Amino acid sequence: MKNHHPVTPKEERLAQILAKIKGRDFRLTPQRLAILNILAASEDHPSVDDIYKEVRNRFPTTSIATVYKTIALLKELNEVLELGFPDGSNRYDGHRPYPHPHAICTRCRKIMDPEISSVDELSEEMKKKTGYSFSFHRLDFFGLCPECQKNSRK
Amino acid sequence: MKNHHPVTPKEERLAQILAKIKGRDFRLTPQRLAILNILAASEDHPSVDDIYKEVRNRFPTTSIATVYKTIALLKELNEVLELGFPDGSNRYDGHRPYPHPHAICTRCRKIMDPEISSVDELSEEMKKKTGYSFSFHRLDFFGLCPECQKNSRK
DNA sequence: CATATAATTGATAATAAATATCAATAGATA
DNA sequence: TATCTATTGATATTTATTATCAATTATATG
Ligand SMILES: [Mn+2]
Ligand SMILES: [Mn+2]
Ligand SMILES: [Zn+2]
Ligand SMILES: [Zn+2]
Repeated sequence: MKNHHPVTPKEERLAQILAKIKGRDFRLTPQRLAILNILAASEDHPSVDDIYKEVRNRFPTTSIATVYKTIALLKELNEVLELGFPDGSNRYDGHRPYPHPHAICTRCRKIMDPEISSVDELSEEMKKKTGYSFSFHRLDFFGLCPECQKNSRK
Repeated sequence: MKNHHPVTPKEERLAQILAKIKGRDFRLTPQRLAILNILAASEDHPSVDDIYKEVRNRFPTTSIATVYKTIALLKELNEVLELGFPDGSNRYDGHRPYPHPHAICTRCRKIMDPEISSVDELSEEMKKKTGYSFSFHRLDFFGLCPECQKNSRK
C-alpha cells in the first residue's frame, strides 16, 4: 500500500497540515505538496527564495508566485509562522507555527528555536503594566551564533 | 540670552542628540532641527509619514527624503530606535533609543513603552540555551489596547 | 473512462516603502 | 562677504510582495 500512518516527526507535521487543507476546497498539486513537505520538514527557517530553489529541484517549472501563494494559504490556516523583517528577508517556520522566541545571528543569519520557560512571566508582566490583551508576540534576540563567535576571534 | 540649559525632559533629550551631532561635520538646518525636536519629544512612536506631516506644519517645503535622511543619521548615531515592520509601517522611538519591549495594538496601532523587569531573565535564559552572544533584541507583544477592548465589547 | 467545474499555476504587471542620484541651496568658518 | 561643502528637494531606482489573468489540471460525478 502507498499510504501509511506518519511515523517520523516531519511526516507527522505534514499530516497535520494536510488535515487542515482537506477541510476546504483546496487541491493537492505536486508543486504545493512539495512546498508543504519542505516547510513541514524544515528546522532552519527558510526564506521564500530558499523554498523556491529547493522546490525547483523537483519541479523545475514552478513559479515563485506559487511559493508565495502556498505560504499565504498556510498563513491563513495558521500552519506556518512568518518571521517578517523590514528589509524583506522574511523567513518561515513550518515546524512550529505558533509564536516563540528566536535567536538570530546577525552575521550568518542562522535562526534558532530554543525552549524557553520565562516567556509567560514576561507576557504576564506586560499585561499587568499595559492593560493590553495580547494574542501573539514576536521575541527576537540578535547577536552572534557560537560558530560566528569563533570565526570573529580570528 | 537665547540659549539656556535644558529643564524639561524633552529639552534634555534634544540636548543629548544635539551633543552627538556637534561631534562631526553635521549642520543644523531648520528642517533637521524640527525633525529632531519631533523625535525627541515624541512618546507615541510616530511613523515617517507622521513626522513628515508634522514638520511640514512649520516648514511646508520639506521633502520626505529629508525625513528619511535625518532618521538614517539618527540611526547611525544610535539616537533613535527603529521599529521596522514587514508591511512597511515603520515606527520610531526618539525618546528611548535603546531596545525595550513594546505593547502594540493591532486595531488602532497604539504602541506603549511599559517598564519591564523580567527582560534580563529571558535574555539570560536565551543565552544559556543557545550560546549566542546577544547585542540587541526586539520584543513585541500584539493585542488590543484597553480602549479598543472597550470598543470591541460594543 | 469521459466530461464538467473551478481551483491552481505560471508569467507578468502593478505596488509601495526605502534608497540613490544630483543640481540647487544654504550652514559654517574665517 | 566669500568660500567650501553638507544638505535639501525633486525625482528615479530598487526590490519584495501582491494582483491579474489566460492556460492548465485536480477533483467529482455519471
Ligand atoms: Mn522558529
Ligand atoms: Mn518605545
Ligand atoms: Zn552565525
Ligand atoms: Zn487600540
